[in-house]
Amino acid sequence: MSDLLERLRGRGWRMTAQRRVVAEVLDGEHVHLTADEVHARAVDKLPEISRATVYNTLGELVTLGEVLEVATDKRAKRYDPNAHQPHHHLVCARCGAIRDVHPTGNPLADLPDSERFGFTVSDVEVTYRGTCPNCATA
Amino acid sequence: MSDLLERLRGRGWRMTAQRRVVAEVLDGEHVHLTADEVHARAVDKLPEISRATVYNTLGELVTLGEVLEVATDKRAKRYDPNAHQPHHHLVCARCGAIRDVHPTGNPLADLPDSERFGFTVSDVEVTYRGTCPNCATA
DNA sequence: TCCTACAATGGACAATGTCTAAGTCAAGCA
DNA sequence: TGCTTGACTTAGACATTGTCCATTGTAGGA
Repeated sequence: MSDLLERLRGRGWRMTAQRRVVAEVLDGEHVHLTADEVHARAVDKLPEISRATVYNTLGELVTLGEVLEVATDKRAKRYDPNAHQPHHHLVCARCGAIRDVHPTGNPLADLPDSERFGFTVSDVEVTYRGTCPNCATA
Repeated sequence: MSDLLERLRGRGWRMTAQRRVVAEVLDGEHVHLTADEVHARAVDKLPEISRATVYNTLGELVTLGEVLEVATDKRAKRYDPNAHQPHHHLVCARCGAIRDVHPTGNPLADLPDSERFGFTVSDVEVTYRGTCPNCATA
């Protein structure tokens, strides 16, 4: 499962236990974790890892484009390891659960020039909101 | 300009100086302010207004559907007074500027049932990211 | 005008994220 | 293998954003 680690090494990353652990946590389960959750899981594997390191490492992974930052309206940013396949998100307004989804269509094409105000538009992010099955029955 | 105030009164809002000021701030400039910016502007008009009151009032306005919360990836939530006309956002990745935009198409229709995972989907939020003209030249 | 429930206050607290100075160690090299 | 060095990590202070609560104030009806 060291695709990610290989790529990072290839980019000149110095490989440390801490970085390996953070990468493993993200790579392990394809969930959308908050920085704090990543830290908690990292501590399980490497008790002395510090919060700052987790934040630093996540920031670097985002910069390198290996991981996406997702801003739902919850307090904390979440990190999405699935950065290489374009996709969007479906968020439960009740419990905050997130799923990756793949809508048809191309929203970028739906923004006419007249609505671009001179911006160079490079990216779209679509967030569907609703209620997940669990919360619907509760 | 007191459309908003009228509507609120109609809903049984108790009209206080503080609430009026917050409503005025939002109604005044159609920008996307952070809670803190709202507070700063409110203090200009009513120096003794407290932070908690601004947060409470914003929260109520959101609940009433008079104002939208916008979560870009910036640190703080922003508040969008333009809640009655559906629209989406174009955000400058550099400086954080936000513009309202009106794409064609209906992204809700672009999410097939097979991608809904049993969720009841009620809302879509599309965020375009790019570089604004100002930041492009800088 | 007086009452009362609702609203505002301010300050403590919580959650998330950032910074810094000092110590540590991965990796290249002899 | 054993240095050397600069990148990495650490702990904890600090910053920012948001929430809570007990107390005080007040809008609006009787």
